[in-house]
Amino acid sequence: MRISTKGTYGLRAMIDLAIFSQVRPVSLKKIAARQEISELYLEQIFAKLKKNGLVMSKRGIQGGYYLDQDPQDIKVKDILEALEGDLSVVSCLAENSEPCNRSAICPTKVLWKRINRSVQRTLDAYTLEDLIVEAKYKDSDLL
Amino acid sequence: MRISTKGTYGLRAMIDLAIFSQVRPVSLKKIAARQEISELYLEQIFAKLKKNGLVMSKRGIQGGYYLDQDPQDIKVKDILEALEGDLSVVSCLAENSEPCNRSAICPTKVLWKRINRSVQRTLDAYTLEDLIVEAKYKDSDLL
DNA sequence: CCTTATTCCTAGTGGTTTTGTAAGATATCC
DNA sequence: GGATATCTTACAAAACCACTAGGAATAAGG
Repeated sequence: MRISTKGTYGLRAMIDLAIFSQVRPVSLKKIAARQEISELYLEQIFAKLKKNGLVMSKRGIQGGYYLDQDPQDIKVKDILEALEGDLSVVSCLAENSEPCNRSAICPTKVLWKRINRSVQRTLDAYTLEDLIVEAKYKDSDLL
Repeated sequence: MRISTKGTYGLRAMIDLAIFSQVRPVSLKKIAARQEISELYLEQIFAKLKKNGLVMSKRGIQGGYYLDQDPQDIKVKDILEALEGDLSVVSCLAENSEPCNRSAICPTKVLWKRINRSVQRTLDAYTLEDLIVEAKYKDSDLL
């Protein structure tokens, strides 16, 4: 029932990126240092983020990653789904799953659906902008 | 972000047990057949359920498992926590985890806490009795 | 007592996922 | 052309998942 480090690292990295990439692209080396995450691992995470259209990149010297959208237009849900895949708590309710043969009589389905809905609602309600506000509030260096 | 089959099987098995163990203990063989779950795997699941005081057992011939409490007194949350361990979506908010060193400045903690709360609320709201009602409603054999 | 049906207990196991490393190719700026 | 980036693919150790295996202990019925 855990979100993996791909999701948690990726979310923190996106907040970092949103804060620091306003002037120029930010290199993974910088994010890795600030967030204490393996740079090589971040490469894989950002490959997924890019494939899902959540970040843009510029190669070469002075290159790095940056956001193309306003943070308030990026939902936390989009980031986590890009990194974790489907977020259903049970696989039989995932997007691309053939329904199990007990679906019609399954007494637990209603419960799993309700948990899914409440998670989705929370995830939908939060945007990257909300987390930036939280970050600036918590990090005394930025006050 | 998935609940494993230990949790999903175990919950279904508990519903089965609640319905069928009112007269005499129910053997795992019976539950395994009705629920289409490996009997040997169910043994491990019921070992955990018993260790957490959710079921009682009787050995030997005519033995099996049974409930000691009313289904309305057994929360789904208790069953799932017995089988899955801590249900926090991130490990740093789990019961027995030393807090991570970034806790004080972590901008994502507030989000994870909110997801945890909404999951817990749903899990707290459902009792085994609720799922029995659902099972009887869905299974035409019992109507 | 003996057989049989059951729980109980400990290990093992093959497959998948997680959490990274490693090495090199490609692009960009100066 | 050199330095600094992203990009791509492959590999690997460790953990986790979903079981299976083998046997010990217990209880009921004959």
